[in-house]
Amino acid sequence: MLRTHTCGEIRSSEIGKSVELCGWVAKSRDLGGMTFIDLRDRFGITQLVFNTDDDAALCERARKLGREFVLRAKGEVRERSSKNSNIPTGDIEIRVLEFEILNAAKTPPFTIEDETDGGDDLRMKYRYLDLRRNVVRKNMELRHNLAKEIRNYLDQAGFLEVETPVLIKSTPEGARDFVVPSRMNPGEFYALPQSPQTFKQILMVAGFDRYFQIVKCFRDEDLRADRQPEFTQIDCELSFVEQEDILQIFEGLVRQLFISVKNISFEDFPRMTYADAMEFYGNDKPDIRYGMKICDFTSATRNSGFVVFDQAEYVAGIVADGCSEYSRKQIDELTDWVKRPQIGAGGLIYIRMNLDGTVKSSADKFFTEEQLRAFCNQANAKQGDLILILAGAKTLMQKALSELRLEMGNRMGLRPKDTFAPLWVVDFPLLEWDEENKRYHAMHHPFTAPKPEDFALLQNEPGKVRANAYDLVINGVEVGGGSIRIFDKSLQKQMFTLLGFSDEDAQDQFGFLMNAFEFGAPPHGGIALGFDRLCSIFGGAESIRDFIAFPKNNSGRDMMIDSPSQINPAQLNELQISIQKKA
RNA sequence: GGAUCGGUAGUUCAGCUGGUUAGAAUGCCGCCCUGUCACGGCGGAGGUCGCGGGUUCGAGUCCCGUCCGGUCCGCCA
Repeated sequence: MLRTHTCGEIRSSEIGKSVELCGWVAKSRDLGGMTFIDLRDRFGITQLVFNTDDDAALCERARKLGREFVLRAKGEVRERSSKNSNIPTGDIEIRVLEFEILNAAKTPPFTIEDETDGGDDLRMKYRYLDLRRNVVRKNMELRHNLAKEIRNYLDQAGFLEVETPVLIKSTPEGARDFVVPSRMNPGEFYALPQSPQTFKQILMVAGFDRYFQIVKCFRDEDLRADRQPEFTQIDCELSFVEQEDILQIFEGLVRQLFISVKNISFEDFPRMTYADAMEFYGNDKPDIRYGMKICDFTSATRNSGFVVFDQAEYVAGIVADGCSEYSRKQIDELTDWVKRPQIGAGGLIYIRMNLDGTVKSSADKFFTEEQLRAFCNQANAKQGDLILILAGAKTLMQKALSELRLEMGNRMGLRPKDTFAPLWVVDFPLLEWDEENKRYHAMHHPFTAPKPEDFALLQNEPGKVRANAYDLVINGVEVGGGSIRIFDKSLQKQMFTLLGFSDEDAQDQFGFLMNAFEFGAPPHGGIALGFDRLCSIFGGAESIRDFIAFPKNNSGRDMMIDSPSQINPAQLNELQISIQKKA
């Protein structure tokens, strides 16, 4: 060992001892006659001190050390004459007797500090320097701790961790696949898994009973702050269970994580049907840290003579508590906000419940004061509140109100990052109508079982069939989702037909699964939790990038290694692949 | 595929309605400084204003195109 201690562990009990430390020069303070150096490693910072009175030559060498030089220093632990209560090692310092530079370093392009001056792209290009920063390193430690707790919990609950293959088979359903050419099978391709879905179901047929895996999944779709092309799921599947069992077990897991990692305990997680979530939050992943539910004014505003309302399929609003004092400028700004193409509302109508008891609305002309008060009553608005109303096509306005609700929540400080509100959303529809392709899509995936009580609707009203599918939502983030699966070959076949698969296509793509179902498939179901998102929620961040050691940027590029990149012609040739020039 | 914001010193940014030598902070280099921990003081170096074209007597600033980055919509079973 090149060291006797790490830079984070020496306390005043070690005073007088001789120690050896290794680390990076975080900072040096040269006072002329003496020089202080903050030596940093993953575990902390220890102050090294050099004094011309002790050893002028050594001190002279020390003052020439640059930031991020790698040092090995030998010295004596001393009590500081002026202590620093901000760091755990602040009571002591090392009087250095000798040191060696293990490696010199160029000046880093940004400061290695909690509040760095580096922009995102620089931080990504020099990720190894970024990872030296406390904040990022702590995120990785959080990730480690969560993974450890998850393995522990699931192990205790009888789950077996099994690895499934990464080189699998492309399927057209769902997201685009990343594809890998096969040299030994020219013209043929593997696909990287979007999830180990079919394998985990087959593990149930194999009798493994309870499976889990913390596993990379891949989707070739456009990125977001909370979406990466490769991401990690906590993938789970259980046999001989019903929906309720799965909700209980994974509620238990999340509850355990909150207790052990954040010391927060929860009562039973609330549950909400998909239909209610859409009706009251305009969204299938509501943030229930605050109320501000959507209030439907459609029937109440019919035949008012106000064209905007009368012609709208849907008129609804939210109540912003205590916002009646919003200025004209603020309202105008909100109006512009909802009219942006990303939100797509035509405009914004308001009703103020003024503190002096009067009511004022931008639709005063069309409604009596009595009517306006009736709206306020319906929405449970009180004096001092502001009602914001949108009108238009129902699905579009639900989405717009959902966005407006989140925006108001942010502006009103109702979404503090150290408050957590988990929620189960249940009873998702089995299918979703795809207007573009004029066919149904599986809302969750094609292996999801319909609710038995809705079987009768499958033939004639498939759009109304509900599934035994559920999402776990925390603070408005979809953290995970799962379902009870189909385990009967004929029902699975019927499902593929409903989704527009020919028998041949279904057999070609999923024959192995349906074949497996003929050999004694147990009833089963499962769930997958997005591990990166879970980490970001626990870490109180919106973006998952700082919880991934080496993330990709918005365009799917790794800025550090500069991938993806071209491959050389010999490689292409070996794969029998030619690149078409863009027209 | 679309919307939108940004690209000026190593870095983070300022630079107004176009106008003479493009600024600040921090970092870097040098000198001074014996208890600092955001050390302090003095001095210095450092920029083809992303790239290409255009308008103009004159462009960091206006216009068009393009590249790069951020956020969002579509997409993400």
